[in-house]
Amino acid sequence: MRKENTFPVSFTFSALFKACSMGLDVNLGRQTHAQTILIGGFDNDLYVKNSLIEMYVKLGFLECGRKVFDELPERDLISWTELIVAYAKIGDMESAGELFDQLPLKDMVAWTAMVTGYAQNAKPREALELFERMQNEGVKTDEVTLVGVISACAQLGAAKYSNWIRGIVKNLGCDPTRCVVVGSALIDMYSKCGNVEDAYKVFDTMEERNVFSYSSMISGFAMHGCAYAALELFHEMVNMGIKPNRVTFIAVLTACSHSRMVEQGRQIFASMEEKFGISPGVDHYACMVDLLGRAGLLEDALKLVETMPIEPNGGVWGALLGSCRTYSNTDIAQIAANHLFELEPNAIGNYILLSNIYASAGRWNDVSTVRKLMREKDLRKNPGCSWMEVKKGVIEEFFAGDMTHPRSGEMKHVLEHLQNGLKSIGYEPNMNSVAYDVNDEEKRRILITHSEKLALAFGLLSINADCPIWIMKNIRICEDCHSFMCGVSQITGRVIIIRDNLRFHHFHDGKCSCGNFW
DNA sequence: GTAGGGTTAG
Repeated sequence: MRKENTFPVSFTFSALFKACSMGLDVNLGRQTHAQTILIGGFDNDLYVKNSLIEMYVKLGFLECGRKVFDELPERDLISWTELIVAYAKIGDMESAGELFDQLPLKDMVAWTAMVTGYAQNAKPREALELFERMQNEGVKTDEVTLVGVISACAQLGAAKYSNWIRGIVKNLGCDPTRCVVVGSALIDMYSKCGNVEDAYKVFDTMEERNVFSYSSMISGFAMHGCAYAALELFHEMVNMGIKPNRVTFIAVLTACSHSRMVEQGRQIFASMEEKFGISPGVDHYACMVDLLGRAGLLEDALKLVETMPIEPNGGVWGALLGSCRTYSNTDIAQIAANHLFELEPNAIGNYILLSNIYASAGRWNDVSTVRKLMREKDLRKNPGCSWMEVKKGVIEEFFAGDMTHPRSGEMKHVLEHLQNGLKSIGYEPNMNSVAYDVNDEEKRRILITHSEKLALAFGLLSINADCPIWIMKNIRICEDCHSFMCGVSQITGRVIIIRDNLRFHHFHDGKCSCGNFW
């Protein structure tokens, strides 16, 4: 294919393109591209074209790279894969998938690029599906593939998948104690699957640990409410000479936040700049606002937002609004909501939060104003949803208020029975957890059909008595469900583990691992 | 001589 030009000419242009991509100079790159057209004879020169595609992709001009690629009569696997990755990186998995499907001969790297792409774009089911297809087609896998698969399992929080992964890692002959990337991914997976003990086992046996492994483990402890362990690990890492990064600080501050450790959090926040030379970013401020707000120091939190040196974003105001919900503070909620509606006009969650805050204060007029605003913007609430992993690959889903499940008759019976039993130990439905202005009977009906209660009923019907009941859900667990779960763990002797959108609750003997603070 | 990797608040 290089008939018309001698190798050195191709080599020169290729080197020029490389220099442009390293120097981030797209103008020079374009000029050089034009020159190759002027000189001519490079139409079928894969060597030149591949480096040209690479340059455009690296400089963020994906469509230009794609055009060069499309015009090539013969394309090679490397550019093909490079484009798949580029589409995945900008979140366009549809284009990535189209390219992948057209690829005539797919190798391990191309498959891995797709699996990883799905995992990185919050499509864990697609990632796992593709990985299974990859295996069925007899494609080899290595530890890079596994890292994507492990990350997908972490997102699903599916413990049965995590057992399956353990087998695959072993079969591959990969030793997580020696591979720091696989080890770190496993730590995250076990933590997110509710098994912080196994996460620590991986961490503990690793021969080499870096900032990723430490940050993952600290964040794992934070998720499970083990704030002291998280802080201890943080100090250990510093003593070992491993420099914490921005992510590490988010993990430590989250740990403090979820355990009401205000002073420790303040000290660590101050040390970021003083000791580690990292200036706190907007996310770190969001953590601090969360820390203060969760502890009920709403005025302090507001003051911090108003005096912070960088522009607060939706996350910062959102953390404040969330705390206003916990402490029913409508005044500060209003301030936070006004900013949020400006910054994130279409984020449904903010409207729901504000509406719920008004509802718990009994301000039904304000509730309907917010609801009207939502209707005008045609924002639809995404329903509360819980799911349960019955066996590997089989997931049962439950939606709030939805009684169309084939076993919902039995489930209803179980829930009524539990409710009666709970009365005798002092449980009363918490009407404040219902954000609608309806009568008490209707409130009771709404409460008893919250998705996690439906899942619990299904679990009690179908899971062996000696096994814990695992439930995952998409939104924060409400006060009523929380005390309901505490009570059920007491009267049935069952262990119930719920992963909400943020963290884990382990219910056992009438108590929750979060100490009723979440 | 070129393609695929882990941690992030609400």
